[in-house]
Amino acid sequence: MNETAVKILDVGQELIQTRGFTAMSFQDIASQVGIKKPSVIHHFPSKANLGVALIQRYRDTFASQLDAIRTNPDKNAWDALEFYFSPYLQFAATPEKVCLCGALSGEVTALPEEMRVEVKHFMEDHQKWLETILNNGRKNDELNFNETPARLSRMIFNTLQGTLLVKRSTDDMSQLKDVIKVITHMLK
Amino acid sequence: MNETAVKILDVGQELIQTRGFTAMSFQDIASQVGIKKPSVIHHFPSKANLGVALIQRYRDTFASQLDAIRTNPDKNAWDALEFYFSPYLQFAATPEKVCLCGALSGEVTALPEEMRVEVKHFMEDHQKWLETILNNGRKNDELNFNETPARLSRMIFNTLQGTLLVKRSTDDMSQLKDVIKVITHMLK
DNA sequence: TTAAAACTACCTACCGTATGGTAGGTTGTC
DNA sequence: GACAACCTACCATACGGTAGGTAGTTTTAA
Repeated sequence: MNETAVKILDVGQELIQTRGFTAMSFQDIASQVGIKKPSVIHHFPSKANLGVALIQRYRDTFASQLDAIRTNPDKNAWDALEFYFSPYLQFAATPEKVCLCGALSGEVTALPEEMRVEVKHFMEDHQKWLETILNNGRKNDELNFNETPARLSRMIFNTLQGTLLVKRSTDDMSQLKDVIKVITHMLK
Repeated sequence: MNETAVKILDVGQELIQTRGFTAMSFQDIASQVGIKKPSVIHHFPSKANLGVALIQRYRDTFASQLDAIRTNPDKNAWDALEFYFSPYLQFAATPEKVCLCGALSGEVTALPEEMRVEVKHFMEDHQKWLETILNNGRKNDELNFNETPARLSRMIFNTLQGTLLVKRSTDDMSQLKDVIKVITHMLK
């Protein structure tokens, strides 16, 4: 992958996370990268193509990081959770930015089919990963909770995504920290 | 308010909740109402104007219903919560539909300023209303929880909004029921 | 070794379509 | 005669995407 292509993905991702896929245009990307619109299309021949490339890169990044933690025998459930929460905490510093797939989920009906399946996979990956953490954590007596891991993991994931969504229009950045605190309490 | 104007609001709301504000056009509304585009604009002279009217109507509907419950001495905290959760449960029957203000929050940066303040007020209203329920419920020994009502109410609201967001791309409608069950457990 | 061929990254110019919105007219009703 | 609701026709702008060309680099083969 070429340097310009990477820059296009970076700018495109930032634009989707702040403004949304529909509201983002090839022209916007071109301006910020410093090239002309057709040059962007030269690298990614359609908006759907660009969108899919973006989500796949996002998924891959997460997947490799999460797997590294999960397979590391020195890390326990709390390490894994702390790692998992850290990107969400970072969003507290950028009021208008949300998770890429949260942003896309909000406009999923306006998305090309190829992108929808990618978004869906991202969601499922995350919920499964969290479920595994909860399951193992309880087996090892590190975590303590009553609900089934399946339900609880879905709820935690939804809560984090929802908090990103809501903090955007309330300008209340403390919610992220608070919510993670409450979740942490629920697992003790 | 004229019959056609109401129809325009109805169709517009449905379109925002399923496709989003940016992706919705005057033309879409006109087609579904059965009139021509300029006639829609005759009733609502700009998209921002239509958007504001929509949110205000949505807020008013909720506010009056919620206040009716809150001020009714025959209703306790669990009645209020059940009532509060009911619209969310209805969303389980419409896979692509989310709360109007959740939808708008997802594209808040692409929204005209007048609409942003309305969305913000909606969020604040809901969080405050929930907070009051939690507060009174605990005072009357109906509800039982450890967190502060402010924090917990924000978390519950975010969780519900997040679940709407996520169910959209996962096609897993059972999440809404599950999440509400977990929340209910947290308050016992 | 070197020149033709192929490829890459980028450009200008353009096209069809859709958008929000305007101008101005028609019809029917208080 | 004023007004409301609706219409046709239009406008400027922005969009995703295409056509076709240029300059520079890389590959290939005599």
